[in-house]
Amino acid sequence: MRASDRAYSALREDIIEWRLRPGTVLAEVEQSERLGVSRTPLREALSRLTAEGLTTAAGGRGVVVTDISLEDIDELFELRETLECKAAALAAERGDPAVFERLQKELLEAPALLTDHEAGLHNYYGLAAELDAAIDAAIGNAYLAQAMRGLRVHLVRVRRLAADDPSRLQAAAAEHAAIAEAIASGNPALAQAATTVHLHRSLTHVKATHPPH
Amino acid sequence: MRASDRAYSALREDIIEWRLRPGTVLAEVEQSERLGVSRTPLREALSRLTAEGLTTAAGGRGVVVTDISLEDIDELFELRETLECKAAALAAERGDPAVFERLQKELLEAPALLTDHEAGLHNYYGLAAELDAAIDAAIGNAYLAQAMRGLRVHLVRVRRLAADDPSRLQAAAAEHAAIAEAIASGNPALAQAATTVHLHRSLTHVKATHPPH
DNA sequence: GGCGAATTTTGTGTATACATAAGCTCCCGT
DNA sequence: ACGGGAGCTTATGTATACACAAAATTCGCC
Repeated sequence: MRASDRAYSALREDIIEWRLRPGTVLAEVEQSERLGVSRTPLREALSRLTAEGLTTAAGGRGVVVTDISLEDIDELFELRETLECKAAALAAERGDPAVFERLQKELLEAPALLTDHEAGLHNYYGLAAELDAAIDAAIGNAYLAQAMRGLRVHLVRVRRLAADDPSRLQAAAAEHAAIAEAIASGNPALAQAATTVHLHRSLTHVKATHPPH
Repeated sequence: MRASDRAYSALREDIIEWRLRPGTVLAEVEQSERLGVSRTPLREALSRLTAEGLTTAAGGRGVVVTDISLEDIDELFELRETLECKAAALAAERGDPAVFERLQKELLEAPALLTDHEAGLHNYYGLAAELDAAIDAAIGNAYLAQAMRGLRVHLVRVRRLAADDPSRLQAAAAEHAAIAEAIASGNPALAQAATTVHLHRSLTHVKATHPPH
């Protein structure tokens, strides 16, 4: 693997996992020494992060980790609703029903696995990612898919803020199953509505578990 | 201005103006010599272009200028409709009516200026850009605005393909005026509808003037 | 003692030299 | 004659050295 890729992945992980807090300045020499790569690949890594919006160039004095405030979360979900609703509707029109029927069944079984087991949680996240990937593939629109990929980076960052409380996860699994069902049935309006419901519940949950900060 | 900025701007211009055709491989040494900068800033420029989607990394063998086919245009407008409709609706909810009333008036006067004069065309493009900027500012959503900026790069590239035929420009000015009016009147649904109409007409025009390629 | 300017320091911007990997070509073997 | 492998070539990946600009600190002057 290239050195620039390693630096990029490491920094991205550090930012998403909140080990590098918003406002932290990433000096080139400092980070290149920490990650054991030279400045050149590190600069490329920082460029990519800045393009993604995880960092912002702080005129002349390094780049800083981008902040995510509560207003940002509102804006983020506003765009997310716009894109994911459209994506769900398109997937319902163009997707293969069999794929989403299978996902629906698996998602309906997920809550049972979630009750106590730690492994079930990872399993559920995997299923949610599978659903996302299936929608991406079904929409057949590279530009829309790219826009959604760009969004998900920030969303993962927000998710790490919210508590992984089991009752919410069970409800989320049911909502995901509803989305999969709507897509499988080829009903764009329903798929869009189910997505809207899911996103609003998610946003409410995040804001409820993290009010002050 | 930094050398990397100059290289970026030059390459971006060359790609948008179709002087660098899709499929052209941009070798680092070749381009760095052509633009009179070293490889290091040129690499950063290529990174930015690739992040924007104007070029794609061709595994190991330089980067190539991204192709835009007719299917791509359909996908592009699908995303564009999604984003711009939402933006127009939000602008109608949150924007300052006075700003859009002024833009509406100026846009209604544009067709008269467009008839023969060359300067009028540039004037109209300026007004359209002003409307875009006003919407961007009115929505108050940095993520949505960023997504739209990312799209506009590709759209400009498509626009250069289509002929600047006067009758279409006059119609487009009227459609823009309708959008401005809807936003000024604070009617989100109407703003969204006006945007949908405008985009569909634009797409139809582009596909009509450029069927075979 | 405080304020301002100059200097030092630190960090980014750029260039170049070196390493490495991927392609291509040519030659050898089958 | 065709296929495969080895060597060469070329272009990218990486490291480092140098230049320049900005910021902080310190020294001098008021």
